[in-house]
This record gives sequence, C-alpha cells and structure tokens, in this order.
Amino acid sequence: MSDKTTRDHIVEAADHLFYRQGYEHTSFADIADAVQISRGNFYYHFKTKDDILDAVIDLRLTNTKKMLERWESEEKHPADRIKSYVRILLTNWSMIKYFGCPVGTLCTELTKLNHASQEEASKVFTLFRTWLRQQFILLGHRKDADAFAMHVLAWIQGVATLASTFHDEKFARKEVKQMCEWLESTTQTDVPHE
Amino acid sequence: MSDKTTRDHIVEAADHLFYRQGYEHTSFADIADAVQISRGNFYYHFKTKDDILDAVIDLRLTNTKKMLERWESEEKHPADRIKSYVRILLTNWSMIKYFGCPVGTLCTELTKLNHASQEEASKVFTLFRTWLRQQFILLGHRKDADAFAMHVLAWIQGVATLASTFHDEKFARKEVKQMCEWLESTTQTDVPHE
DNA sequence: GACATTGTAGGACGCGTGTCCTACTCTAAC
DNA sequence: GTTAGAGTAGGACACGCGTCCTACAATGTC
Repeated sequence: MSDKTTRDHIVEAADHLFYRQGYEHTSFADIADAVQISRGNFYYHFKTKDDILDAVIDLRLTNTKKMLERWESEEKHPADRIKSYVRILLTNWSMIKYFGCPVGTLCTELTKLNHASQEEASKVFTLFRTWLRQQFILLGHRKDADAFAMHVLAWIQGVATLASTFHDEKFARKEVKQMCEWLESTTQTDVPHE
Repeated sequence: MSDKTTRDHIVEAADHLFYRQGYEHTSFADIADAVQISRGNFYYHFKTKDDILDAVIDLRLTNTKKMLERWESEEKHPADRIKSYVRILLTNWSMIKYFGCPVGTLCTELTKLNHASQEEASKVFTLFRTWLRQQFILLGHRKDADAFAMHVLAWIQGVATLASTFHDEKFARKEVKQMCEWLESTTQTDVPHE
C-alpha cells in the first residue's frame, strides 16, 4: 500500500518521538522499537543521531510548507489564512495539550543542548514568520507586517506552553477567540487583490 | 562571609545549570564541577537527582515569593506591579535571550520526560498566576481576573520563547511596550483601596 | 550458477551516567 | 586523649547510550 522506505519510517517515528519525549530523551532503542527494526541497523541509514535530527527537521520544513500552501489555497482572504494558523492550536489540541508546540519545544531544547542544528530548527519558525508577514502585507500592513507576524507567533507559542502545563482547553479556546477578534479589528481593509 | 551550607551551594548551582542546560542534560559531574566538590559526595546531601530537582523547585518557589512581595511593596498601584512582572523580560534579558523563561522551559522539559515533579514545577507558574489574578482583582476585574492573569502569563511566555530562538531584543522591547500599553488601556480605574 | 548490491540482524565496544560504598579528615565534647 | 558525628574524597558498580563492525538474507544482473 505504501512505497515508503525504511528510512522514511525511521524519520517519521523519530519525528513523533522527538515531539513527545524530546530529542535527548529519545534513544535509538526507542525509535527501533517504534519502527520494529534492529537497533544496530540504524547505522546503515543514519551515521549519527544528529543526522536523524536533521532529517526530522527537513521533514518538518517540508510538511510545514505543504500546510502553508494548503491554507493559502483553501482561504482566499489573508485574515482567514492567519486564522487557519491560529486555530491549529485547537485542531491539534489533543497533542498540544500534552506536548506543547513542536516547533517551540524543539528550538528550546536544542538551545539548551547548545546543539549545532538549532539554527536549522529555527527555520521552521522562520517559515511561519515569513508566511505570516506576507499575509499581513497583503492586508496592507506593509510597515508593521513583520512585527505583527512575530506577535502572532509569540501569542500562539505562549498559549501552547501554558496549555501543555495546565492542560486547560477552555483557556486555549478563549485565547484563540480573542486572537481572531484582534485579527478582525486590525483587518478592516477589504479583500486585497493578489 | 556567607553562612551558606554546601547543600545550599549545590542547589544554587543546580538551579543555574538546569536553567542553562536543562535538567536531563545536566549531570552530577557538572554540578560537582560548579560547586568544586567531589562527585561521590553528593550522596550525603541528596539521595537522587530527583531530590536535587525538588530542592531546586523549592528554591525557585521561595525566590519567586520573595520577588512578588518585593514588587508588592515597591509598587502601590496594581497595574505598576504587573508591569514589574512584564518588564522582567528586559531586566533578565541577558539570560532570557539565550535560555528563555526558567519556569516555562523547565515545565516543558519535565512534561516531555513525564517526570514526577512536573506538577511541583508548575506551581511556580501558579504562583505568578495567583498573584497576577489578585492584582487584576484589585483593578476591578473581578470576573475576568484569572483570564487576564493567564493572558499576561502566556504573552510573556511566548515572547520569551521567540526571544531565545531569534535573540531579538528589539522585538522583546516592542512587545513589552505594547503589553504595558494594553495594561493601561484595560486599567482606566483609579488606584483602588487595598 | 556466480556475483555484486542493498538491506537487515545482532551484538561488541567504550564511555558517561546515577547510584552507592568505604575510608579518611576535621571539629567539638567530655 | 579519646570518642562520636558531620562532612568529604575517590572510586566501584551496573546500566544504557551512541557508535560501529561483521555476518547473513534478499534481490537482480550477467
């Protein structure tokens, strides 16, 4: 049914595990268990654990790009696109509730590990940032577009962190609603022509 | 000059290291180096690494309480007290820039480790939350006080996360300014009588 | 059938870890 | 001077880790 290689399976399993357990706390044995593969066999696909991390980050970059493109095609109005992003908090609530934001938590961990790939990991943030900026530019906020993008990014990030600490869905819902209202208030312009 | 016990020194060093390197990534050897103590000697003061973590959390709870009391005595107006909290982002910028928020990052890490002390760690958040709520109540926001408290908490948390990823001080300053303005806009009431 | 290629299994290796033990030093009490 | 207790040093221990090696199975090519 699937033409996925073993390598793909490893990267996917690592992606999930890094998100749920953290990078450092996830061992080769954990991934091997998840993929149902011999532990020693890893070396054929990846020389080091860092290589797996890089592959995971690549995967996340690819998936994020796809998601952004989907939002762009599904929603014509930039404000609605931004809302798609904001609402991801609720869409993925069952995971965020326990493990927070995959992007933020990985960046935070890699920073503390002083890991070589921390810049690479932050590119996922940059992807969102650039995309959000573009949407705000389309909304006519040329000058403040980047500040707005960062603002939204930070908001979501904070809510995700608190959400995973307190597991409080009501709070998340309220914040998302508020954020959407804020978006509407700063977005009284009409649909711009792309 | 100081009457601090070796135990105190261990807890302080662990506090710093847990913040900068993360809990898991900090070894007994690291702490021993920092305190200039024999590695094996730890066992006399702490039976397990978890015990050190609990002591660190206790220390943070104590220090946080002290800080909140100081803010309360230094600033009479609740809005100014909240601003003291918001401005901690800039006060501790040199650390936050690299390591994010000590509270949030520890909670996040312990969640991923599924560590027994994650609830204990979240009490530091709760400390801030309760205190902020109290300030908002004093400002006359009885009904929404807790939502406001969570909102501020989340805001700061998000900015700290992004700040430590992008090391962008301008962004932090702008957000703090914005937050202070927001505080003033929702705080047109006069100084309440305590 | 011989052979190279690709992928897999299983385990060896060295290292760092948290934990724990024992021997030693210092101080104060009597 | 002897003794008890608090504090320290150094290292042993078992374990899990990332890494790496070798032997084997499956597949396709000539």
